[in-house]
Amino acid sequence: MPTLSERQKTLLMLIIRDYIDTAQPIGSKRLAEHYHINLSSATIRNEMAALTEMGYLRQPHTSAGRVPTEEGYRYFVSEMMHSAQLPEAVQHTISHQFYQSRPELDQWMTLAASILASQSQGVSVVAAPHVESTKFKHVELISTQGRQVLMVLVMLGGEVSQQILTLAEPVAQERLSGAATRLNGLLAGQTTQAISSLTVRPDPLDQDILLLILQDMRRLTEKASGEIYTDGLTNILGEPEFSEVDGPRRALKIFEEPATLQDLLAKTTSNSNVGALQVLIGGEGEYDDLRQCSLVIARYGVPGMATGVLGVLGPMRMAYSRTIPTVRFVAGLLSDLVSDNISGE
Amino acid sequence: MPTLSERQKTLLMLIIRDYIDTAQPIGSKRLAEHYHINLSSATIRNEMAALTEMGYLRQPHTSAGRVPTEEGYRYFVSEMMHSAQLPEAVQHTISHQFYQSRPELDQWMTLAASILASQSQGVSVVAAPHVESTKFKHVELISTQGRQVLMVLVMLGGEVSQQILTLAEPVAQERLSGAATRLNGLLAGQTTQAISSLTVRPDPLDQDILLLILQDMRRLTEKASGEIYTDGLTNILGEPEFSEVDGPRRALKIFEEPATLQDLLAKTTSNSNVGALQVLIGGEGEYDDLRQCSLVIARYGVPGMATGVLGVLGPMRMAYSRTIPTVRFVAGLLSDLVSDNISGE
DNA sequence: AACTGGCACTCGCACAAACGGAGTGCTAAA
DNA sequence: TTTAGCACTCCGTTTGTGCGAGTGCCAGTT
Repeated sequence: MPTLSERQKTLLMLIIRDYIDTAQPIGSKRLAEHYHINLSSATIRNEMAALTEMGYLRQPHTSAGRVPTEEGYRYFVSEMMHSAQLPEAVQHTISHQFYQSRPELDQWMTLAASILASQSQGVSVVAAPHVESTKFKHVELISTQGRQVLMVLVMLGGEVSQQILTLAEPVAQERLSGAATRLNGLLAGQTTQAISSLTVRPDPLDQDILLLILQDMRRLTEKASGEIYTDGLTNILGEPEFSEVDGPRRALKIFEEPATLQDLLAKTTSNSNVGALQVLIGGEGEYDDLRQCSLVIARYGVPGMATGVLGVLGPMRMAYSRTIPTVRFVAGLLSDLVSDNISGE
Repeated sequence: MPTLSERQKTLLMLIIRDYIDTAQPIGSKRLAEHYHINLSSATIRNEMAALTEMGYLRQPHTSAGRVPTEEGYRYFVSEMMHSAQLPEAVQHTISHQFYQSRPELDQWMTLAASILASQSQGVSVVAAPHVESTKFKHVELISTQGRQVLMVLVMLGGEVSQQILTLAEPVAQERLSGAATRLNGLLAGQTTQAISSLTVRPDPLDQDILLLILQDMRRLTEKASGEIYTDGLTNILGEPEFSEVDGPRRALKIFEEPATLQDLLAKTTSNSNVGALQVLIGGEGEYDDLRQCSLVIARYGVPGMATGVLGVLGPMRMAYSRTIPTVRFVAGLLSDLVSDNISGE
């Protein structure tokens, strides 16, 4: 791609900013009048023609104003990426909300989703941190009825997994407690790998439970990502580009298929570092249902330990200058929270 | 309201059924031709005029066909309420899915929401059963880091509540375990009321924990309803009456405000019995955002023990003949599941 | 008395034609 | 290199027209 002159760059940025605001094709005259550039509309027209030639702009019809192409948005985003900053006041408000909430994961996730959605006016997605390596801390077995047993498994990081087991035959609570106590002693602090090579003797029940524990621990680490929290679904319904019926349906249906969504989140950020921020514009050719959308997405957490993904989906014409710093800031905040929680032990 | 002749009734039912199918105003001619009633269009016109006079039908414009009014829908629903039946095959499929799923509450809720949405082509809402009276079964205290302690509380019905406590000072795991053991012995099978009058001696910690347990148990029973599961949000976007931008937004935004939704569910079914089924048409004047919608809703569970609410939201022109029996059937199914789960002890 | 056929009338909707405006590209002059 | 001017394009809106579906009513039939 050819390089832009300073003037072209200014113009391009201006056009895109204006288009993001107004959702209307931008014409040369309007540009010359509205912003006090010392250029006539004719000159601007020439530059616009050049920018169109280079693929950054596009004309919906022969005689309409210009509209950014995906390429244009990419340029815009890469230019403003570093400069965009969230106002201090907003940062404080957000931090405050987090430190005031109850210190529980689902509270944080819900809050993060809510903040992202309201700040960006888009649809937010927050995937709970996915544990990459986990260590056993504690197991509890509680007989509920007949052959059913409630198993509560606590990991060192503080994750809790509960599951109802159905045993082959009823087992008394005392025997369950015994097994739990023995296993707790034996497994404390062990990784999945270490546990998988163990064999337990005294009671055959112990070995059964051990396998179930392993299975649960594997389930925790194998899932592509944690539970998904979402907010602001109705935000995009108001956007003018989604005034036709089908646009929003296609975009929103992604949120109804958790599998697809997790796949998307996993794929797009699997090779990116925590702290880095990705902007997917127009589905990047890969996701047809997102062709009209953009996705600002970041990985958060502690690499190698527990990381999650969060982001905002909106129309391609989204308020990047607001969304990008917000996503970055919230990701940082969640990283700190996750890190605090893990480092506790 | 005046009573309808047999012929008027037949006609009204036919018109509404047809309108539900086609979403088009129904004219006398079309009616006379399509269905083989032995009546001329003129006669039908007279009857239609009468039905319009009585408030069951409405003309969008002077010279368009007739469209049902809310009153019309109410009549329609009350007439077909008892007769509507879900095909046996569908019943079996649904039961099968439930008994094949993992026996856990959130699985059931998700499944119920999914089934309701797909069967009715509307938006489903399932509120997890709200425990009306609960008995203590087991508590577990696990120190996580510093002053933070994970408390896992298990109720007799099998509900589990976990919470992170922050104590005034760090407490060793042994002391926590001691407290847990003592409390388990003391509180087993007790109701909230019974527990609230107890005092515990040996370790002051015990009393602190006791209060936290109480608080948690109260929280469980005081919430208006359980967590809310939803599915099929995108279903109503396709409906022709929501082709304008604002309709679906207003309806869907209800789902973004859990508080409002819980309120709605609680209010509308608080005085209704389990097994009974309510149909709210056009928001019943109360809910402005639902003016274009209908809500088929039922309470399920075991009265006095644990009940929840589930329902389907759709356009006023919804497929009642499909939705009503489905809601009724799924409510019955969930009632059985809840009942099995509770009666276990 | 109830039903039907016929008729005049009313609108909404779809389609076409006309218009205005915003914007463009190009050229020639500063 | 920039600018002013001009001819042209094409969209969106408005206006006009005809069609069709539907209605209400009345007079005639069963």
